[in-house]
Amino acid sequence: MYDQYSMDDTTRKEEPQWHAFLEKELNLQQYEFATAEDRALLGLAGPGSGKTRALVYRAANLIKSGIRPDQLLLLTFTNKAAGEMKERLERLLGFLPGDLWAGTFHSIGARILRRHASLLGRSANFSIFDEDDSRALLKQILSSLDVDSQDRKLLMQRGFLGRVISQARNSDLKIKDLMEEEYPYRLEFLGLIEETIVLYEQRKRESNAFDFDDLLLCWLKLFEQHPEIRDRYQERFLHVLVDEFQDTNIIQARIIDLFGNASSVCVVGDDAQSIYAFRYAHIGNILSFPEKYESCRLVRMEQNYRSTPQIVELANASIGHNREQLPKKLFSKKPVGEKPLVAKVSDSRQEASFVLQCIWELQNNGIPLDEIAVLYRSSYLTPELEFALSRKGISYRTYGGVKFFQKAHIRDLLAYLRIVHNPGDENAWRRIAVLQKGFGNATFDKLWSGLKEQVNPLDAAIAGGIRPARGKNGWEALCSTLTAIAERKDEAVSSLIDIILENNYDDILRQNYPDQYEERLQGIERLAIYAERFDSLDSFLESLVLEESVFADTASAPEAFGGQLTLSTIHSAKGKEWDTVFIIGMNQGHFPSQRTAGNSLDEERRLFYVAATRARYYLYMSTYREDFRQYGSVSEGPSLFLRELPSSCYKLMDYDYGSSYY
DNA sequence: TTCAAAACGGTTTTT
DNA sequence: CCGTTTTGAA
Ligand SMILES: Nc1ncnc2c1ncn2[C@@H]1O[C@H](COP(=O)(O)OP(=O)(O)OP(=O)(O)O)[C@@H](O)[C@H]1O
Repeated sequence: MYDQYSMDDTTRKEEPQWHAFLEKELNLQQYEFATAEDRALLGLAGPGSGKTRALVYRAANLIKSGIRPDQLLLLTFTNKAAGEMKERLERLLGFLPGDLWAGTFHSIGARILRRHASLLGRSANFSIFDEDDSRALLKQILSSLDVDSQDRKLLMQRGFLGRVISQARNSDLKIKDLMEEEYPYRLEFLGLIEETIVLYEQRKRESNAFDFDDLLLCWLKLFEQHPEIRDRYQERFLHVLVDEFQDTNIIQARIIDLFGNASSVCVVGDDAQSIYAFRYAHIGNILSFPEKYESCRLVRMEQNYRSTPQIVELANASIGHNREQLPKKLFSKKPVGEKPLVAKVSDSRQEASFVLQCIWELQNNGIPLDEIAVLYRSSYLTPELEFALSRKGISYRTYGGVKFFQKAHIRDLLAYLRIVHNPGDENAWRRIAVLQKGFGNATFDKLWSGLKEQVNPLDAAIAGGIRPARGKNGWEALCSTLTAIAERKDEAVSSLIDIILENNYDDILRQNYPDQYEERLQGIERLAIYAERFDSLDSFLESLVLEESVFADTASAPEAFGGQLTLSTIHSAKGKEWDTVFIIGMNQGHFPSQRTAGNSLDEERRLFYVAATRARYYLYMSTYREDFRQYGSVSEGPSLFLRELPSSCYKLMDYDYGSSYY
C-alpha cells in the first residue's frame, strides 16, 4: 500500500516547478479548480472556458502530488468527450497510465460488471445488447405473445416500446406513471408492456446479456445491494472526476453520489450545453449539485480561450433567447476576428459548392483540412456535400449518424463471433440461424427451446445430434463453421473472420446481396483490418458496441497533407474545436428539427450554441431557399436561430455562384 | 413454414 | 427513396 504522505515528500522537490507550470497554463479560477482540496467541487462555465482543461490538469496535479493513477476515476457520457479527456491527459503527462480508469459511464460500467457478473446472474463473458439487439428481442417477444399486428406496429414504430422502457429505467419512473404522464394515448398497452418487460429481462438473463441501460442500472444495483463491493471501489477511487456533467441522467448521478460518500467528487459542466435530454439527461444534477454537496466549492470560469470575440458575441446573442439558462458571462480576449458569415444559397447542391469553395480558399490561406469541420443537426443533411467532396478528391471523415457496424452484413458476421464469445446469446444464434437456407424463425424457436437448456449451447451444437425440423443442410453448415471458429477462438480475430467467410458467410453474402457483394465484402475486410488492433475477441466485440466505430465503411479520397476534413453531427462535436467551422442546413425544419415540440426548442438552441462555439476563428453558416430533399419539399426558410440574431452579429452573403463549381 | 414479390411508410441527436 | 412488413404461392 502506498503511503500518500511520504509520496508528498518525494514530490515536494518537483513541486515549485510543477506549480509554476500550472500557474502559467491556467488562469486563477482554473488553478483554483485544479488544486482545490475540497471533497466536492463543481466547475460551472461556458464553452471554451477551459473546463476540460481544468479537469485534466487537476487529474495530472493529483498524480503529481502522489495519488496513484489507479486511484482516479474519470467519467463522462460520450465517447468523444472521453477520448478528448484521455488524449489531453496523455499530452500533459507524456503518457496515459495503463492502470487509469477513464471512459464513458457505460464502458466503466461494463468493466465493473465483468468482474462481478455472477452477482447479477451473468458470467464474465456476457454480451452487450445494443439498441438493435434490444429492439429485435422486443419484437420477438411481442410476436411470441400473439400481439395483434396492428398493435405490434404501434408499439414498435420508431422504437416506441424500447424508448418507453429505457426512459422509465433511466429516469427511475414506474412504467405506469410514465405512460400516464407522457404517453396517455398508448395507455391501453400498459399491461402488455409490463408483461413484455418481464419477458425481456428474462430473455436477457438467459442470453447472458446486458443491454446499454443495464450497464448503468446493474452497476448501481451492484453497489446498492453489495455494500462490501461498493466500499472496495470507494476505497480505491479517492477521486472521481466527471466531465460534461450536464449530460448525466438520474442513474449516473446516483452512481456518483454513492462514490460521493467517501471519494472526493469533482464535476464540470455547462447547463447551456445540455443537449442530451432525449437520452434522459437530468439538468437538475448539475443545478442542484451545490445543495446536494453542501461543502461543495463552486468555481466559475468566464473567459473563453477558444474563439474570437465575434464568435463569442454571436453565441451569447443566441443563447440569450433561452429564458431558463443560468446567467453566465462569457468573453474573449482574443484579437478581433472575422464576423461569422451567413450564406444564402439556393439549394443543398449549391450549399455543397459553397462549402467547397470556402475550403479551397482556406487551404490557400494555409488552414489544413484537419482544422476544418462541417457540422449539422442530422446526418441526412450530408449526401450532397459528401458527393461533392468525393468528386473533388477531398479526404474527409464522418462522425455520428449510421454506424458502420450497424449494417446488416457486419452484424451478421459479428453474430458468429458473439456466439463463440458467449454461447448463450440468443440474438446472435437467431440472426445467423435464419440466414441459412430453409431455416426460419419458427424452426429456430423450436430448436432453441431445447438448445438453451444446455449448459453450453455451442458445445451441444458442435457435438451434433441436434436435429432441426427443417433446413438440415443449413444447420450443418452453420455448425461446422462454428466448430471451426470455436477451435481457434484464441487466434487473431481477423483469421476467424476469414474462416467464417470461407465456411459459410461468403455464399450467403453472394446470395443475399448480388448487386452489392463486392462492396459489402470490402466492408468486412475493413472490419478484419480494424480487428487487428485488438488482442482478444472480448475487447474487439466490446469496442464495437461501446465505442463508436472509429472508421468509415467506404473510404473517402485518400488522406493527403492537411489531413482530413471532419463531417460531424453537432452532438458528436461537443467538447472539440476547429479553426474553421461550417454549420450547414440552417433551415427551419432541419435545424431546429421538424420533430421538435415546443418545449425542446430551447434544447435545439443550445445545440446551435454548442455548434457555433466549436470555432476558433471562422464560422460559416448556410441556409437554402429551396429544399428538394425528401417528399413535401417545403421550403421553410432560414432557421429561427439565424433570424433572431441581431444582424450586427454576422455578415450576410448571397451565394449565387452558378453550380459550375459542383 | 419459407421465401420472393408487392405494398407500405417514415426519418434527430448517443450509449 | 430505401428498408421493413404484408401477402400469397410453393
Ligand atoms: N488558461 C488558458 N490558457 C490558454 N489556453 C486555454 C486556457 N484555458 C483554456 N484554454 C484553451 O481553450 C480551449 C477550450 O478549452 P476547453 O476545451 O478545456 O474548454 P471547455 O470549457 O471544456 O469547452 P467546452 O465546454 O466547449 O467543451 C482549449 O484549446 C484550451 O486549451
